[in-house]
Amino acid sequence: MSRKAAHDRLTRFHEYLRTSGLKTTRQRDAIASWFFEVEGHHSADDIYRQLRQTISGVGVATVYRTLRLLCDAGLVHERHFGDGEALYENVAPHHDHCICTACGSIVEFENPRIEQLQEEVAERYGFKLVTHKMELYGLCKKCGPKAKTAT
Amino acid sequence: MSRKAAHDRLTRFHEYLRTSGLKTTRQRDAIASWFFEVEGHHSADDIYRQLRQTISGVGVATVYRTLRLLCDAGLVHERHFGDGEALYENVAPHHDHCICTACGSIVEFENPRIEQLQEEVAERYGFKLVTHKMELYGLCKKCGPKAKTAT
DNA sequence: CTGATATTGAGAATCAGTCTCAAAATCCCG
DNA sequence: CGGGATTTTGAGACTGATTCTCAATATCAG
Repeated sequence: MSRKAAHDRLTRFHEYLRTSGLKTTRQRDAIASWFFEVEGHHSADDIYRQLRQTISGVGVATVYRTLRLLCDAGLVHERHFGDGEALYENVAPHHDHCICTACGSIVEFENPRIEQLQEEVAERYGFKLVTHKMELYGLCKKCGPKAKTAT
Repeated sequence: MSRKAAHDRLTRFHEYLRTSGLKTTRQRDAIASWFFEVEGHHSADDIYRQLRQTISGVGVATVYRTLRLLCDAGLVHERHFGDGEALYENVAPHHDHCICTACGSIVEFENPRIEQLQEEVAERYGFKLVTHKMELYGLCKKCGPKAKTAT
């Protein structure tokens, strides 16, 4: 993400905090700023470990609390792939994920035709569709060939 | 599921155990039988609490271990909706889920056209698609109308 | 600047799930 | 039908991720 976009997000975060009667703090800024600068998916622990070096003694609790705020502010998304820890990503135009079960690499994609069909399915069951999650699991370009050696 | 089908599954489970050099036990039978009789999605804890009354003192560990075996035997599927505990369901022809975010009700569906498009997407990124997960979140027929009163 | 209020970090607590291990059950073999 | 080697069991300890608690600290409106 560009510096400009990151800065805009930080401003939006500040606005969110202010309008919610919350305070801007050194820690919240550090976490938000760091997050807005990086790409991809990161766990709370990634952030915790990174920032422990930058700011002296950020607590895990604060990382989780801030991540929650960022989600509430609509700037970050929490994702649960598989059954492990949650991963967070900067909110971007809607997209789904293709996940390599061998190396864990993640490719984002979006497909309007699928979304259209999802709407139709939901309607068929009388559901008012709010959001969806679609994950394709398989072997990526690199891991597919290698997999031949297994079992 | 019909008694007949449940019985067939139990037989298949026994076969799986035997061919894997594992033993048939009172607990495994109870868990498997119970599971084959019910419909829908159940957590390990549901099963644990149910069976603690039936068999004297089943341990959680055994429930999890048996559930794992049932998955390995290809008779049960483990699902992770949202971020909570895992839910298990009897294996049935492939399908995806529509989940009501208000009441938690789950509707199963399947849509070959979407699956086809998923294949295309995976191919586009050089992924060898193995499996996928698609969940539509929204408000079901019952909860949609009620939701007007909120916020 | 100051006080009311929000926030922090450390560590305890929680929750789902796994591991350990001694006691108990299973079942292959004669 | 017995062993007896092998597997399984349950209780409880343990794990990893996340949340809670609370006294000390930081923020910011006035």
